[in-house]
Amino acid sequence: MADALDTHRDRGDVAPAPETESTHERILDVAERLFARKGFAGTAVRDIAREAALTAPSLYNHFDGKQALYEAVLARGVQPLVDLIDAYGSADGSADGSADGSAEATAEAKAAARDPRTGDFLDRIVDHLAAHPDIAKLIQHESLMGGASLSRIVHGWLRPIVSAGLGAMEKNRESVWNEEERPLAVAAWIHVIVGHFASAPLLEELFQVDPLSPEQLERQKRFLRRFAGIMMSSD
Amino acid sequence: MADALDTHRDRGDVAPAPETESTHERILDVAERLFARKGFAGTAVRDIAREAALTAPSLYNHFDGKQALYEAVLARGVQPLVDLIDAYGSADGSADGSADGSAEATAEAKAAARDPRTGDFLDRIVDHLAAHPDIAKLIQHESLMGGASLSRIVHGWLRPIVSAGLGAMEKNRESVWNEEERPLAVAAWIHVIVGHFASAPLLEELFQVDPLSPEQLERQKRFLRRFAGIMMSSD
Amino acid sequence: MADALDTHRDRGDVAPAPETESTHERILDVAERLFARKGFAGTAVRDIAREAALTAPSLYNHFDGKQALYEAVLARGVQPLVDLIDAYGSADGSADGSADGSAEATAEAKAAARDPRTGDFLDRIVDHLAAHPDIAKLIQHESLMGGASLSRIVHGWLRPIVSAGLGAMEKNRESVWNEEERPLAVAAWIHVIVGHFASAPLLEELFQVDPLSPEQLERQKRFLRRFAGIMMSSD
Amino acid sequence: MADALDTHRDRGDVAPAPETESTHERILDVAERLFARKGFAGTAVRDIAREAALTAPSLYNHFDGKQALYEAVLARGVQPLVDLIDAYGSADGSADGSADGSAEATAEAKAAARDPRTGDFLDRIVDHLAAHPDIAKLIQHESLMGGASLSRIVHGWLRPIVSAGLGAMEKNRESVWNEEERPLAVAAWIHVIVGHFASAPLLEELFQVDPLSPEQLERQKRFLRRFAGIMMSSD
DNA sequence: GATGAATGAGGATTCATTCAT
DNA sequence: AATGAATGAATCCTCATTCAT
Repeated sequence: MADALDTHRDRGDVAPAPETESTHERILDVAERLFARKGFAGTAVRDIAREAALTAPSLYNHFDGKQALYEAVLARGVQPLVDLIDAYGSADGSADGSADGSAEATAEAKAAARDPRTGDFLDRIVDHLAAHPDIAKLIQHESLMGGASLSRIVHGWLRPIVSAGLGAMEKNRESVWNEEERPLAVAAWIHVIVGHFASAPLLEELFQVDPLSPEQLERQKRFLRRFAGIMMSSD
Repeated sequence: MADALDTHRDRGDVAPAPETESTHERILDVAERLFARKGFAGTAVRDIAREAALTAPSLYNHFDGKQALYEAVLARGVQPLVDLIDAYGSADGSADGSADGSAEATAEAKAAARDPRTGDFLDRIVDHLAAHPDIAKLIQHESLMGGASLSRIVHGWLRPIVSAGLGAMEKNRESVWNEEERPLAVAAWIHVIVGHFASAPLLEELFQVDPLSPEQLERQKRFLRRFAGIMMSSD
Repeated sequence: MADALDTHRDRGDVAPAPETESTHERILDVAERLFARKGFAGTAVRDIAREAALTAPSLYNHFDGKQALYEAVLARGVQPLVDLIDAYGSADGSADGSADGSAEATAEAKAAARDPRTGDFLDRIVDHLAAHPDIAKLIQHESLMGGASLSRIVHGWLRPIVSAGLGAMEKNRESVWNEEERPLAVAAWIHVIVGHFASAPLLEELFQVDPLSPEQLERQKRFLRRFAGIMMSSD
Repeated sequence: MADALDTHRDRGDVAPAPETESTHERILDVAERLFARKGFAGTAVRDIAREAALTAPSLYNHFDGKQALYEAVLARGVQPLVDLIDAYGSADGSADGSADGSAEATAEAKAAARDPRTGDFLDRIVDHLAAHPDIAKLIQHESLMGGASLSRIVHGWLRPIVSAGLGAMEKNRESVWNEEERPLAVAAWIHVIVGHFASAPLLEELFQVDPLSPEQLERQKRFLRRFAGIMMSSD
């Protein structure tokens, strides 16, 4: 996934400094927004360029094409999530691509489940998605279509989280969920977390409230904490 | 929504009879699959035509264009869900478009919540989505982008269900969810139901199991019944 | 090579009937002319389309792209030459792709060399190139760049002729050319035949006479007959 | 032609000294190779720049554009040939652009024909083309397309040679070629000399031998000497 | 109902070139 | 002398749609 990041060169990354934002970063911002809204096929390179205040050919000085730009957007959005995983799972290889069966929790995952930091961990993920709601949409787009990028997302980010979640459930002998239900419970959990951001237009239409407004985000965070409790608690 | 339905003619709808399937229906089937996979913009009319064994111009003998075809696909997929609502909510106007506030449950909804048929009701919705997993994807696409079709889906189908769900929660004074959490709980519920089908590629990559296989669908139905219980029960 | 021919469908081929010329054929004619003049890279699809009296997209209803069109042009131009070979080499396999060494003449080639029809044979080749001077240019373009098409030209058309030529020389024990010179003599012969048509602009500039005018073509045919005599005769 | 030469600066020309090769010369070398292979239109300035280890804009510090670079390449390649002419035809104006009819040999040309140095003269031309096989290809490209550069090549270099050749034939009353054949014989001669280098890819495909290898070049030189003898000798 | 041919609009991308640094 | 960024023009090609047959 790291390779997908540096489509052209390193990004400063440390101090975004919005007003001095580099063209490179500006393109990524615009592309993230448009790809999230209209999907890959529905987004015209020229539109990205226009909103980034340059012409389409100029964009090719920064990215090697539409696909490369898309992947750079995805990488930039997902990388922090991967980093979160790495930060918590330091010194263990739980994030590797080894095909651990769905119901099998690795030792590291079990450890993570017992880890009191798990709460913070989830909070940060939600915070990141809240701060970058468009990447939830990007993930949804990928989830709908399947593809190489989805594979990277799953292996780099979701699988470790899932392992942790499954581990936490398995350790808890009085969990509400039996063995066959646990993966579905984890999946449900993912749907709820991602769905709030990805399906924002639907929720807005449904409840006539902007789900991404600060108040609603606060509510959702409170809700998710309780929801997590219910999902993982014993009966 | 009715107008979106009869793009050209009545649908047989009752007995698909695959071998005698009309060209009209065949086009809808192919279009549903492709629109679900690649979205509206990512699907070429010519591809739909080819997979339906005709040429693109011929397709225009059956539908008035790409947009009309898309809406016909959406209508055909969503209509049975609307019908389900109508069947349960007969003789009352709970399915109309009146903007009842999100936290306000109509009297009818309360009644529906108490209705022991509610369990069957949910089962049938899940059954329909299971039988037509592509329409879950279509709904997700709409949810991501917003738009007129989404509006119709929300008002014609989701809102009545949501009203019923909210009503059920409200009636239950010991519900786990307080007033501000209830809409979010309902939303979570939607995410879980739709997500299982819409994000099938992600789940398959994650758990290495086809979420749409008969066994997995059965599991999911069992899971959803328990999940519904938890979500709506008292603490 | 045959596969390169039917880029889309069979060509009537028998009666060109210039005034009733099909669009397909008209495109090929224009493309042949432009590709010959400016090469593949220097020719714009839009220019071909314009001169064929349609728009560029329409051209794609007849050919699968610029490359396919180019190959169709080449195939149409070279095929008659291959057919000539086949007609003379009927019932023998001298035209196959077997890698006979440069100095080795097959039995068939020797026979062909003795064949009094060889003179006619050459005449017809010259006649064809005279009638379609552009394909000589196309062959030159290919000769300059190398590539898959060149390979087909060489194996389908040139090699059999070369084998025949080498055979004729080898049979003639008093040939002016010794064994090491023979391939070069054959090559020279090719250069002279093709060059007259391919380098027409140069010759015109040089001699202030149009090499493709009827009189000049007649002269060239007389010259080539004498040239062939000299090249293949004994000292 | 002189104007085309000094596109920017003098050329060292005498001792290429590959390791100390100037950027200017390095660009010319790369451009010569690429233009020869893919023609003017098929060669991208950026590709030339890349292979010369700089960026496209930097190239503009050395040449005034693609066209100017092309002409500089052509000039550098053809100039030595012109110089050869000048050296042999010193003090006469046979190289001027006056349109002497094709069959008319100037007095100077006659003189040149009798000149015993003519053999050396041809040898040097072949040597130059052998040393710079790419310029034969460039000449071929020009011959195919016609154009201003071709005109310069013809008038500056070919015409004098041709005049000499025609003169030699005319003087020789027993020449194999009658008056109408002589220009064609000269043309044939040009095709043979240039063709060996320009059509190298074709010859390689045909004979499975690299025509530019030292041994093959030696053979070709021996062959050309005999060929010249035959072409210009009496019967 | 079906289709081949045609097309305007638009899509991604390449290219030669300029310019500030 | 070199380059990163920018761009207008042009490239090949796709797409949804129309229409005569």
